[in-house]
Amino acid sequence: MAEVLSVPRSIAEIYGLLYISPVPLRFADIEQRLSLSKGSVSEGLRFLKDHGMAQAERAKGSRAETWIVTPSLAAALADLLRRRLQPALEHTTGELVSLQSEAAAAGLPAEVLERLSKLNRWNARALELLPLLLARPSS
Amino acid sequence: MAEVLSVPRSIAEIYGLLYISPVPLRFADIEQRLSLSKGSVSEGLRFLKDHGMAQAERAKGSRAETWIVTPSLAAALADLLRRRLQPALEHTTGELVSLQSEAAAAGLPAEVLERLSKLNRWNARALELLPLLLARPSS
DNA sequence: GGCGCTGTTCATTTATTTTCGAAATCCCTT
DNA sequence: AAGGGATTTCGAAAATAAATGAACAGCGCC
Repeated sequence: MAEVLSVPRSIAEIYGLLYISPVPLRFADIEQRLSLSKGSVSEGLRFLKDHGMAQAERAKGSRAETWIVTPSLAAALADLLRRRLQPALEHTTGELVSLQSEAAAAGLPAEVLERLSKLNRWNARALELLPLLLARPSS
Repeated sequence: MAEVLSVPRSIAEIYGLLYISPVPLRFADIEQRLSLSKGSVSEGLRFLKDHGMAQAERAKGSRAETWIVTPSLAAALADLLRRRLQPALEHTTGELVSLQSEAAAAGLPAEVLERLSKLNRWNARALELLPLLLARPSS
């Protein structure tokens, strides 16, 4: 799954380790068991937290945090996908509109214009569909 | 879209050029208009052909081929996704089964075993769903 | 307030991926 | 079947992405 979504290996490993572990893990545990640098662990955990795939608890009596994975993997993956797709689609919408008028002004062949407007419809449709597609929660 | 699916830029450019073009393009046209090397064009076209995103016609009277995009982008993207996801899922299935028995034999905590079997169910379900999800054709 | 333990940032190093280009191959035409 | 363009192959170079590690910052406790 990580591979399909192009998530770096180290982040996938951290997720896997947390997933497998029966108890919450501390920062140092992760660093040690995966032989990763502090930097990688820190960035990896930040990524997982930002995408709702892991969460930290602060143990009382110590500054150290402990980490567990978030219950719903499905929700987390949906979030990841949405964050990647949505900005791209939104950006494209603007580009396409201006491209279309430029193309029309430049007197490009009708076929080109038609294809641009087809692309535009696709884009609008995808943008509408995305929330519906990814909103459906599941365990 | 290319970005989300991690398709190299040059391949995306070739696809875009073919998509926009009102007429079929020759190998040399693509090379020239995108300032790509022969090698890149060759590999890019092979990729697009292999994934059903472009097709070549051989003009009579000359060895030169001309290229156009395949009508259905949706089908092509579905194919691309399926090819990436399916092998991964299938590979994982085997891994998970043996991991499960090893874990049981090693007397790992029940929680670990439970998570492994949960993963296994997910995996099987995804493998079932994939064809359905991607089979629905659309223009 | 200062000390020590935790975690973060970021410039550098390392690894991976992508592109190039020249040589080899293919196959149509003559 | 020889000639010659059209395409493919593949090792090397360039570009990009990821991991490291050392310097820095935050916080709780003495």
